[in-house]
Amino acid sequence: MHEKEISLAVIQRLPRYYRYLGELLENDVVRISSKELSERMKVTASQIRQDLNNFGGFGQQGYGYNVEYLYTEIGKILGLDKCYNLIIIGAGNLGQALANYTDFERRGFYIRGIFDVNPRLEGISIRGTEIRMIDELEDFMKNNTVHIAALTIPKLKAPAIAKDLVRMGIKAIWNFAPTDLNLPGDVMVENVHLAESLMRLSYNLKALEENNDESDKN
Amino acid sequence: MHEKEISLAVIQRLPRYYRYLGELLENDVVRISSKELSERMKVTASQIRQDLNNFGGFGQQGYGYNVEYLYTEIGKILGLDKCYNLIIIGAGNLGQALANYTDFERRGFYIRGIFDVNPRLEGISIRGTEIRMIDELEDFMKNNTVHIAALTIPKLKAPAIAKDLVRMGIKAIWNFAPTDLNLPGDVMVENVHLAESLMRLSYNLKALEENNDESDKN
DNA sequence: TAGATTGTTAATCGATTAACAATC
DNA sequence: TAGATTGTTAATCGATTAACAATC
Repeated sequence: MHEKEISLAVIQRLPRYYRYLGELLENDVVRISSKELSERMKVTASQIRQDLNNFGGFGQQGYGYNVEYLYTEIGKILGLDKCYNLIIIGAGNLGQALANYTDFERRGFYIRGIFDVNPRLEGISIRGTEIRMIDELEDFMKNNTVHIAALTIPKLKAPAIAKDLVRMGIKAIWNFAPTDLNLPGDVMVENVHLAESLMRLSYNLKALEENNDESDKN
Repeated sequence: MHEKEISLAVIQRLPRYYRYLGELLENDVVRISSKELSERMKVTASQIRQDLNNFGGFGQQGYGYNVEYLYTEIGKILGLDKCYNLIIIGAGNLGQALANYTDFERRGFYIRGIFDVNPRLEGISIRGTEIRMIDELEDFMKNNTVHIAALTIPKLKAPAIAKDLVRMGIKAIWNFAPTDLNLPGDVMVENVHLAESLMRLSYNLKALEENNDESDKN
């Protein structure tokens, strides 16, 4: 019984609304209109109202939106009213950086385990969580509820580990490996492809330079 | 003298084409049709042909695309035929992880400097690049060509540093700070907002669970 | 030549923007 | 009540898909 399907574009934007509302809240702003928010966020007021109305009417005519209420509601939509147990597969630089990042906990994402194949890393503690060997993963998954697995491992190892994780029951993978994971439809994958992000930047930089060259000619 | 403007959606997809073609090349695949590529990438053949034809006709009727040629051409479009000098602002966990990541160099992105405010980090070397104090940044920028600055600093510090960097002439910022940078139009910003990425994952995980609950009822 | 597959135009679909009646 | 601003419908715009003539 699907209600009207929410488009990917809307979901992509939700966290940004959440961030802006969080900042308004920190600055003790009580209410905001779609028009004012649109000016801050550089999007159209129409888009804001359309996006929000996918999930319900959070505003009030003549008043606008109550910042705290809207912040809380978007938080609920994003699932941030719950807590999530995370494991990190791959205790290299990036895996360790994620493990050290305290901001995730503030949002309810708790790192419960870090795994690697490198025996030299065994037992090293990162913010109270010690690195385990990957062969302990299956036991760990049996004895703990794990909601999300972050994959910070080389691309060639990622597909096989992802498959294992799915077999062990994981339903959400935060994939930092520069490869696509072809997993069953009931497993959510969120990719963070840093190399691709950097390529987009170099594309834009190149486009910028070419524009400059052209206007130089004029 | 703008040619037809390339849409953002197309640019977003280009690095993924590049990645798939790179893998085909590694596997010694010589040619590929849009149809076969579309099956691997799970997009339509039509979209692939439309996307590529924004930049020119790289294929041949009856044959398809030569993998090596197309790979090279997309590389050029993305600006990967050039080398870029990068600096990292913020030598925390994430900054150090980026500095340690060797894959960027393979693509022509060279890390030339790492800066931080923390005097304890001064002089520590990461893969041959030693951490400098941020007050040396201006001199460094005068004496070196820097194409890209990666910002791995707290969100409250990011806007001011970004403004400084722009003043010093930077034209491309790879922003990992969880905030928007409002910079002049001739400065390219590519955002990597990890917290937002994680929220999208929790949204999807929640949506998945709700779907399951509903089908349980039936 | 016949078959295959592109490049490209036309049709469809979906997302964004505009407009405005409802209503606080 | 009058003014402001939402929620929502309608209009527009752009992106995706389909179709096919061109051509290797």
